[in-house]
Amino acid sequence: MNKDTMTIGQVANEADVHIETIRYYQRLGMVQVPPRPLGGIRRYGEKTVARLRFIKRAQELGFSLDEVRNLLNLEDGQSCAETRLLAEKKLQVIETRIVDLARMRKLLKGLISECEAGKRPRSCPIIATLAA
Amino acid sequence: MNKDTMTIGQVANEADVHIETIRYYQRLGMVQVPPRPLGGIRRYGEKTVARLRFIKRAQELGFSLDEVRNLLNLEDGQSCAETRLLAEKKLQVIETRIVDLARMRKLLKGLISECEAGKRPRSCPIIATLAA
DNA sequence: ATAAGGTCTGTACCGTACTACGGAGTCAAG
DNA sequence: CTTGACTCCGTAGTACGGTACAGACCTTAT
Repeated sequence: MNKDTMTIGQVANEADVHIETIRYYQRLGMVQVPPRPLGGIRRYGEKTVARLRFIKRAQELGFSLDEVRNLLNLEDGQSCAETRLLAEKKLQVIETRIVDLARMRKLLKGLISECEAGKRPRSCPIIATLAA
Repeated sequence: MNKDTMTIGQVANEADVHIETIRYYQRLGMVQVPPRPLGGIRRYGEKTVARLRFIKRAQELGFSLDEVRNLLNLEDGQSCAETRLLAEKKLQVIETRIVDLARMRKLLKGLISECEAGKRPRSCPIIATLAA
């Protein structure tokens, strides 16, 4: 019972990605290319859809395609410890990024409120600060 | 009294950017190209250094080069209101990004702690979640 | 049987922000 | 006056994550 019945277009629809993106991932070796039945059309199963969703979710978590490729390798093997390490490292990166963004936010907020406070300011405080 | 005495290399050093980056900004029209004294070498002043630092700071605040180019135009003109609008829009983007990252962080943290809790888990919860 | 629409393959292109390199010219020190 | 370092200029390449397209082939419905 081979359940591989979907065309690449149907897979794309199910996983909500462009066909070209699937082919791109295939080129990268992240999605396997099923054999082509002699002069026919390749068929795909739910596994491919699942894999694409996996990739998308991981990307949303902030993993680059390269990192996702690592995760997929780990999935195919089963090294939970390694996976956790990857996740922990990514968590660090995300936390740093949040701190940086918070700093930016503070700066921008300060500049904006200064701008609002100033009565007909000679020079824009935002520009002035950047230029300083 | 022309104070333009620095070579491009010295400017690059002062502003802590690569020479090639300066040339790149010049190609983009973000940094002006001083006239070349007949068969000589272009000289730059502090203004160029300041402009490069401006660009760097704005980038650190999350502005793209394109947006920075806008900011520079505003600086050259003096529309404080427009500048503030740009800053406010950027603030919005940054806040959204922070919320997204916080969501990611929560997810990752949950997955990692699940992983730590599980005693010899059959399947890695991180992988399982992504695959689900 | 034929027309419409999907698939296959390969290659080219997009935007962003640089980085590298080759060959010629220029400048400063010894 | 030669050597070495720096500059100029143009073009090409990098990484990332795709997107677009051409021309041939295949499938399905009518």
